[in-house]
Amino acid sequence: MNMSMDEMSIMVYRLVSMVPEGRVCTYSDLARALGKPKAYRLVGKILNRNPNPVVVPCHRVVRSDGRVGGYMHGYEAKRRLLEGEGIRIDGKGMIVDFDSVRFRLDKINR
DNA sequence: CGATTGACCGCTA
DNA sequence: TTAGCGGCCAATC
Repeated sequence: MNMSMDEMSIMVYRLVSMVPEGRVCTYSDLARALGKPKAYRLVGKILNRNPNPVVVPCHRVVRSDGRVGGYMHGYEAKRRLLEGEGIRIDGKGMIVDFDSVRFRLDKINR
């Protein structure tokens, strides 16, 4: 299935806004949820255009290796936001207890 | 048209 | 255990 950025964007924003406070999901998870498991780089590109920061918590999207990853307003901002939600991050940018704070999108339908 | 580009991923050495 | 590299997708140059 061919999808435009606009279509993908809608879905990505929808999915991201379902991630609860204090939890995270990965770029790869989002790509999978789109039905395009290998489009994880596009997901980053979409989030970079930052939709509506208030409604869409882009900072809760992290890398699949457990590191924090990039952010439009810089790594520091992202780290503070996550820590403010109770997520702990070590000196190497690794999320502590990554597996337990990870929110599984595949548990959602629609 | 072909080449390059992103808030990345996973496999090799 | 960490570093490097090729690859994937749609847009943009």
